[in-house]
Amino acid sequence: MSPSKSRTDALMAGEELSSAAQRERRKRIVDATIALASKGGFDAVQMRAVADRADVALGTLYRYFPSKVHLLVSSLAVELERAQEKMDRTTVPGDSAYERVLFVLGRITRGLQRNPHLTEAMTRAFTFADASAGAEVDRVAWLMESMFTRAMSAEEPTDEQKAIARVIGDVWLSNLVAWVTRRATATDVANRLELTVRLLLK
Amino acid sequence: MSPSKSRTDALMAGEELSSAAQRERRKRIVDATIALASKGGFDAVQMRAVADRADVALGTLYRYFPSKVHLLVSSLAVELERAQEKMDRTTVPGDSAYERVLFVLGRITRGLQRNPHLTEAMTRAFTFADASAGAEVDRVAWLMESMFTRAMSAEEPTDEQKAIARVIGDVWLSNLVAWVTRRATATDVANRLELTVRLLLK
DNA sequence: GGAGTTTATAGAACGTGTTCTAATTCGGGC
DNA sequence: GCCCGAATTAGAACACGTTCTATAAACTCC
Repeated sequence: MSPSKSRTDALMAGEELSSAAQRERRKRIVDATIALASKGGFDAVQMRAVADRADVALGTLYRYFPSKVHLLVSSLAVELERAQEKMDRTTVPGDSAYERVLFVLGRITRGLQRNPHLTEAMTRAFTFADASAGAEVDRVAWLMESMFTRAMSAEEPTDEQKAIARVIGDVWLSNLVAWVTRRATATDVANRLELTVRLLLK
Repeated sequence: MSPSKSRTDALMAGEELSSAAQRERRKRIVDATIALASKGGFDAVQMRAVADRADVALGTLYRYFPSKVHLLVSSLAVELERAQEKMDRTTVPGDSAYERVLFVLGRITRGLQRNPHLTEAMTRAFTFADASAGAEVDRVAWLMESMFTRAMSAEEPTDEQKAIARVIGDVWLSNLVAWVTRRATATDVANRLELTVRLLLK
């Protein structure tokens, strides 16, 4: 292996990018990924196309993200962070955990459904990820979980709340995938999520 | 497209295979798939390797299963059917839905965990499936759902029971994937399933 | 500001899923 | 038995993810 392995890992994590130029490159890559995914979904995110659009060489793309799955899951994390920030700037209505979670869920779901191709690309990458992308997948899973625990209560979540959040996350993702693959309509998804949250929180 | 399209679809569905030779071929293909998957997981299920081992030409393989994902999801359906049959031949212990579902869940989960590579191959194919494999995916989803509704009660399941079964299925799959990608241990999986079923059925 | 190291580039090369082609074999109706 | 369309075969060909190579540019430390 190359002696710069640990350095590369830092690049992948998106933290401590040595130079501004590198942060810049990384951003261009993620932007290109999101643009291509928005236009044509998973299949349209072709590594050569991403590299072209981000104006980096193919080899450079691979230095920043060791595979297509890493790239897409990292981009998903970026998107979820954005959504979370936006959510943080609003006050979530509802006076029970049930109502608040449902509000958050509905909002994010509708947000994703506004961009079906992007959603398709990201969810497929996420669920297809193998062990090598474990860190990135864990990060996204954590973002999802904390999104729901925050909606449940302002306090530090209990273990039970975390478990509930995880279950909701699982169901959410699975329904998103069903919608993306046209096995469920948006209405189906909304109904099933409502039912699930009711079973768990009411 | 070829004029034999509808005939091919019938082949894919695995029903009404015109000749015994064709049923035989199809079985060889599925067997080869399962053998290769058991040995080396998703990556080891290479279409040329499957064709070789099943003693059919590559083109024939594609005539029976239009993609690697179709092939693996169909094989998963075959495996689940076997598991279901086996389950039908035992009486499920437990005098509450909670206990019986947990029993079934534990048993299938342990069964799958005994063959990690096969499980990896099938779950990854299942979650990666795109719209074109919708029928196969629905079939597997239905098998999973009915596996759990049967454990819940001997009667025709209510809508609520079906919904619960679906949630359990979602959580089950997601945990299986986490286990397969080494983001969760077998114990984690067992605990989370227990907790989920408790939240839903107790 | 130069030597040495790391990073980036262009592009070839490789592996595997998928498609295509041409030739052969099979199965059912005459 | 013979003909015809469908099924099968062997293998080439193609697409895209990934890896590799050679060269150039950028950074680091003196």
